[in-house]
Amino acid sequence: MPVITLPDGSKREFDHAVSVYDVANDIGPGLAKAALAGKVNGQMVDTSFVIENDADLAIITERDEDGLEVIRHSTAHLLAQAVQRLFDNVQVTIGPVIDNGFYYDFATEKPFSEDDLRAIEKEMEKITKENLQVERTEMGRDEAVAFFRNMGEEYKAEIIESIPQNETLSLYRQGDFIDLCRGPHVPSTSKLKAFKLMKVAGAYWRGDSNNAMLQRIYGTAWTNKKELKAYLHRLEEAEKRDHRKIAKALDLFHIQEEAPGMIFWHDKGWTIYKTLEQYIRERLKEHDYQEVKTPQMVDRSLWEKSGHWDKFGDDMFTLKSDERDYAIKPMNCPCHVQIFNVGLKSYRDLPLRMAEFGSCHRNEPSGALHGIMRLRNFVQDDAHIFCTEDQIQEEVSKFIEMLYDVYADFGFTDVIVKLSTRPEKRVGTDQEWDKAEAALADALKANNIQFEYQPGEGAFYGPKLEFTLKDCLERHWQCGTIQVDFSMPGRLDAEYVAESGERETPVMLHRAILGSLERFIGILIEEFAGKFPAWLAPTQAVVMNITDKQADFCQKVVESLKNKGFRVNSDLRNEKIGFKIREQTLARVPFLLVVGDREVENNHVAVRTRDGEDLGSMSIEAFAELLEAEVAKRARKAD
RNA sequence: GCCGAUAUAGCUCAGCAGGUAGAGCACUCCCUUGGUAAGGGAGAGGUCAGCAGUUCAAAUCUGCUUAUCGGCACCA
Repeated sequence: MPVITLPDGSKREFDHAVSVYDVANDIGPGLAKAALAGKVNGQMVDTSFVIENDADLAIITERDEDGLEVIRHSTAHLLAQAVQRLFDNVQVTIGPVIDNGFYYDFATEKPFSEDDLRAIEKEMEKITKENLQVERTEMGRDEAVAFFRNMGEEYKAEIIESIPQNETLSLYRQGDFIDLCRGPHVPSTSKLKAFKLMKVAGAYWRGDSNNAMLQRIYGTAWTNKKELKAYLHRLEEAEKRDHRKIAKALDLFHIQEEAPGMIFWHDKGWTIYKTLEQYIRERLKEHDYQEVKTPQMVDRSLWEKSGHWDKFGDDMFTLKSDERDYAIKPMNCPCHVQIFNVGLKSYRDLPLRMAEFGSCHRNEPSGALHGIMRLRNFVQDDAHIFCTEDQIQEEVSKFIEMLYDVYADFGFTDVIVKLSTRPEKRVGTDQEWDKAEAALADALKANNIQFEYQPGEGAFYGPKLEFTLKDCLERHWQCGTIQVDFSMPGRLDAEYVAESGERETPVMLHRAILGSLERFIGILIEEFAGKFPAWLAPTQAVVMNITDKQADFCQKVVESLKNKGFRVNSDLRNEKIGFKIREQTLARVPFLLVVGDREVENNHVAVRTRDGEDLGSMSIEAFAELLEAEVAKRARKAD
């Protein structure tokens, strides 16, 4: 007879097999009503699941993270049911849970419209009111294939066919709708109380662009209306931080039709860019990198030798001139090898670290372009480290330290790290791959960094680490990277004289910290919502007069701060001080210096921050010190 | 590249059962010299993304092209 152990350690004994619902009801009818699912010995199950033997049990309600997941999954089914009720000739495919919600892919001739979405939503509401019981049944694989094929659900049948034959499949039925699903699901459609369909999009069947394109409906689901509303509000707020909107508002850069995927940097944006570049340059010096500059376009033959012509030919911008074929460089590595190859290198020269702010052009697919995050022309803070195999781990470790130190200066602490390992098609021996993958993993472990593996996702020439940051809508963007390359040095004839006197081929590490300066600035804009720290702010302070009388003094203040190396402007317009404060605050200038008769008399400025904090009246020297200290902090978060 | 949506003044947007364009902000000029998030008045500004087509008539309807946005695929 089962003894049920609850999460608080208390035990309940039953003299017969009991369902999760029964146990919940035994604890209290309120809990039974709230129960969405159960967790039996760590396994998620339906409330109807029958426990026959002693077990640990947690009743899952909407208060549990797992409960929310069940709600989202069930809402995906609800969506599919509503679609099948409203539309003919639509096949269901898959509908998984994602961050904040779910999606469901449908095969249909006619795409869904915005109006369809609202109608589907209405039907979903209706189904929840019908309070349909959600029932689980089981079926053998072949039976299930026949079942769905008979219903005209070819995609479902295809999914089931790819499942091993001996497995028993679970199906969930709610009223007129039935779907293949692992579960668990909420016991009844009435448990789904707060959801919204967000958008429609195309998506390839099984994520393969050779397959048919399906119609994907994205939705969000929460435990109650208040949570839903809060989420929608968060989304709205996040959208205000969109780097494209802020860049326009702050006059940082623009893109226009004649140069898709390329940036026209305006003075203010370029100021940020230059500050970033200068900062990285200083860090490179500290870490013993050389800085070089290589040609923007190079003869076809070099790209053929490096292998890029073959692999990425279509994605390179090429041109013909004087009967020669050139490619505008899509990357800097082959050029760096050319520099390495000038003069004879010794093992004593290794590791040799060669950096370049390399402007690259890649003819990215039109659909891939995204604001300043994904461009056709971008500048990498690129570097290549030529070293021996034995030096890989130490170099990787040093790089990781450097990268985290740089990211900390920008206030980034939430970095997603992935290690991509050997793909099927690759160069190099298994021993080399073993060693390189281990070197990357060990370097991460030595630095105490959490990471996940991406098996088979490495480049053909070697494994790589990716350091990913998130934008305002939590989209992931790879920024930093370090990649081991067994291939290119050999292809391009790089060699050095080893201790033995023999010529050997060095290993090459490709690495970038920011990734592309453009993308990194995009991330920064969204991270700070345009309120750049004084270090990066295009204008660090603006001096404004109250009446014309103080104009000369303001000019003097600006002059003196500029001489100290600060980026300072004046606002001497014939406007009220309140108006100027408002405008400069909206322009996100960190410090607003107000000058009236009182300040002129004392040789002071009245300092106010863009957040409305009054720092009081102070001498120009005192303000300069304050600003200096603020700049020195960069964007580091207080420890 | 694929699916869908969008493109009107410098910006944000309205106008769209076809009848030669409108608001707010910004801009220019005038008044105002005002102490910490919008002082008042006047004026100027658009071949409605481009190219075709339908029509007596197209910002509005249709097609194509380009770009952008949301996804998918891609990302050396």
